[in-house]
Amino acid sequence: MRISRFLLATLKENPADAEVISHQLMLRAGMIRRLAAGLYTWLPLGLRVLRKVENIVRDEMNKSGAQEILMPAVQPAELWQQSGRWDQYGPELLRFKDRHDREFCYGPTHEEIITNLIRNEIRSYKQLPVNLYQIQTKFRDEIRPRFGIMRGREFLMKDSYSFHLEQSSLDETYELMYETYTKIFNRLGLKFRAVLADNGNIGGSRSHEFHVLAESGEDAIAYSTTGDYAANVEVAGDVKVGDPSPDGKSVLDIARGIEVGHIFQLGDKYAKAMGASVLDEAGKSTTLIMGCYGIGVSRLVAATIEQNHDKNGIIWPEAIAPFSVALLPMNMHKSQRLRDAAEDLYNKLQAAGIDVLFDDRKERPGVMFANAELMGIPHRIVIGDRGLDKSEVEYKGRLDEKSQNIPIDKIIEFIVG
RNA sequence: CGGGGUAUAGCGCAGUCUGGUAGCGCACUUGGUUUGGGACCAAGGUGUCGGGGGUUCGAAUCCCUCUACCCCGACCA
Repeated sequence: MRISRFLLATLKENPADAEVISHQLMLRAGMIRRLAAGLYTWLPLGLRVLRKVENIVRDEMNKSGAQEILMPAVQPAELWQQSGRWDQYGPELLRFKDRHDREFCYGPTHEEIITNLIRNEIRSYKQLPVNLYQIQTKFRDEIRPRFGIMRGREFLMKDSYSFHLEQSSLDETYELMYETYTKIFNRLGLKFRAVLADNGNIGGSRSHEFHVLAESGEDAIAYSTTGDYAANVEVAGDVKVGDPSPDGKSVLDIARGIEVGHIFQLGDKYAKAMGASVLDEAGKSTTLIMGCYGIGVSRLVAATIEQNHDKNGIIWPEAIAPFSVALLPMNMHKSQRLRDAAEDLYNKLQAAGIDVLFDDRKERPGVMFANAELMGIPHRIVIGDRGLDKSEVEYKGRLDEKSQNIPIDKIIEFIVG
């Protein structure tokens, strides 16, 4: 991509209403723009990151054997009345009527819809277990949206739902999802922790939350300093630093976290209320049991920035960087030789399948450096007349202290390798 | 929903107390000089001063009212 044709929307100054660093940097780097409270437009730079996160989530879900579907965002009230949540959910549920005066809501979650699907489609125990997921925009009319995309009202979520005949099968899928989530957050390069969690108003029995560790996190998590125990303080109760750990190992410490994933065992709550059952081996009708598993895809983008930034801007992990390489020519307008060499390298980088952002503007070097760093591009290639005399370009990783000179015909393998 | 605050150019702000018809920085446009860390000079465009109502000869400024947004608390991926 040439910057001259890219909707670059960087800001020098911090917008006044951005409180946390990820919100500030997402605005300054030109990733998002606010439309109304908790509602954001994803600009090209931001959407590139969001899509990469989404694809990692999708890839690992597929590898786990889950199947992708897409359910309607708009849901009829009747299903919510069947589960009992139409009256329980409260004003967080955005409700409205269509032209025929029928009641609907914009889905904040999809237990009712998936249970309705399964009760119509699944007849036999032989079709179980099944795990279906979608990646979709949700809406929750939060009391107080804040921190930009971190707690928006509209957000992108991966939600999956598994159905089983027996608890042992649910346990297996639950463990599989636990492992899948671990793989996903590892691929994203995040420091995170899985903790015992409260079930909230989704209901059910067993649940774990996955928290990205960050000072700005809205949750407090208590964990054993040497053991495996870790729990949301909501669950751990009235604990403080230094208390003995419930697992008997060492003592508790408390850290702050951003909840980016949550896995639940729901039991038969929805299947029972909505009549989802199959015939078992003995030909007897049996109510299904269910698990559900969520990941805040858009929130992950913000959480990643909370964990990866410096005074110059964002530091994207390679896996989700909007561009892998920033190609910065120094005063290209003054040298045809340099222009030719830069264009040639740009084409070769693209041909090698590298996401490259070519700064073809007539800008001063400092502006190019500052923009590339703000946007958090992992690799920087500076190409100038000085280096061309020796057939070299200058390379610097986003986290490197110093740059190094690399022969121009070796730079691609240097970056790929 | 309770408590606190803000609203003036795309962004950041001053001007409001003490009414006189809107300004600064960044960004943007044009020309020139620059060019290895967010350049400089010159010229230029930019506003329903959040909306409505009122007071006044005159309102960004005073009064009433509505709205939006932000921060602190309870909910959540």
